[in-house]
Amino acid sequence: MNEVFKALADPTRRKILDLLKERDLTAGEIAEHFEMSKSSISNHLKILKTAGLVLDEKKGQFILYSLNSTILQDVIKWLLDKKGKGDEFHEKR
Amino acid sequence: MNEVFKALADPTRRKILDLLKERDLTAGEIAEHFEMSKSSISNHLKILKTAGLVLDEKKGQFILYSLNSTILQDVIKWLLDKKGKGDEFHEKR
DNA sequence: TCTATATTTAGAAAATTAACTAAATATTAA
DNA sequence: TTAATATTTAGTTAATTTTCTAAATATAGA
Repeated sequence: MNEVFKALADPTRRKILDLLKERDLTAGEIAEHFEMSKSSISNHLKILKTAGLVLDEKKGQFILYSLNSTILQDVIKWLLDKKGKGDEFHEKR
Repeated sequence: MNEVFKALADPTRRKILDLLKERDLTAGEIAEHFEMSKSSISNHLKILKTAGLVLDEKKGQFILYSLNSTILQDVIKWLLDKKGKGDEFHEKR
């Protein structure tokens, strides 16, 4: 869980999650959204991947990244637990 | 929002939130739970306070800290937004 | 095979963060 | 007012993180 919170602590990485929310993207497409070297973005992607927040899939010469909402849900659970009685939100299905 | 995620990225600070979930505590009581100098804990409390995650109230010679669940809810909202269509969870009241 | 493209890895520099000790501030009680 | 307790602030050091450039790896197409 520590790796997940560390991963979420950087604004570039949170923006990457924002982008992946809309649709799956290759590493290069993600890098196009930032004024930063591709290797820096690659490093951020590695951190997100290690934390389990994104998944990668090789597509020919590209690598396609996607969100892993399972882990996001774990973070939500942690936060809901802190919030107190834990009954202000509940799962729909 | 960046300050909030940064604040959550440290395990000591997350444990402080855990403690405050149970009941309000003075700075000294919080420090007793850690093998770390009081000034280090004081610094962590300042970071949590700046992020809005905790509130402090002067009680005589003590300072009582409490959780601010409003901010936790903001984080939950951010995460729910990332999760996708945003309909897997909803607010109860 | 050769070349171009996509991405990651390695290594180093710069910036940020977390910890400590010592000193400062504020409150209570003698 | 003096002494004791609670907490924070200041200044420093060590560790971690972010970024860069250059080099390495892998794939696709001529």
